[in-house]
Amino acid sequence: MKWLMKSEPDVFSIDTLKKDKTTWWEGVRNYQARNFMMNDMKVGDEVLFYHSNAEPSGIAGLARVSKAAEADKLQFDKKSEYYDEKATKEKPRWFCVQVEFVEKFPEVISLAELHKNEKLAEMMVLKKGQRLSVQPVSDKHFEVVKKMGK
DNA sequence: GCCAACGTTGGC
DNA sequence: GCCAACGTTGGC
Repeated sequence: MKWLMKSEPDVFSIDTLKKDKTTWWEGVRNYQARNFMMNDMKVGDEVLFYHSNAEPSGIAGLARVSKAAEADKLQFDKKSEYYDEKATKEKPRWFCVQVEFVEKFPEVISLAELHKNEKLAEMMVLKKGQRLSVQPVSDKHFEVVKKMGK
């Protein structure tokens, strides 16, 4: 499958991923997003890297799933804002995949640009009120976005 | 900074 | 199990 993953570039941007090569997608505390990572994301799946709360917000590049889901370490870290007192090592509550850098687009494809493309009218991230930070993307939408990023 | 959308919590 | 209150996301 193909995916879109949101990150605030002030916190973690495509440039950070490029520099670090890979990252564990820690800190997701939404069950739907967790379930996608835990159940559906496979090594090799391609990912649109989305910048949220940004100037401009939009799709910044491509990544790929490099390791299947494991327990999110931050849920055990009392000093982390993502600490979860109800999680135990035996029964972790939160899982995340590892993603690797693939490509940074020459320019971020802004939300405005995406909205202009009729082929993307049904794309999840463009729907009003859609806040899910990990979401599936159809093959068709993925290819359209990839072409726009060239 | 505003606020709509929507997820989570907790009292009942 | 319902649902009001509250918190968060994220575009603008």
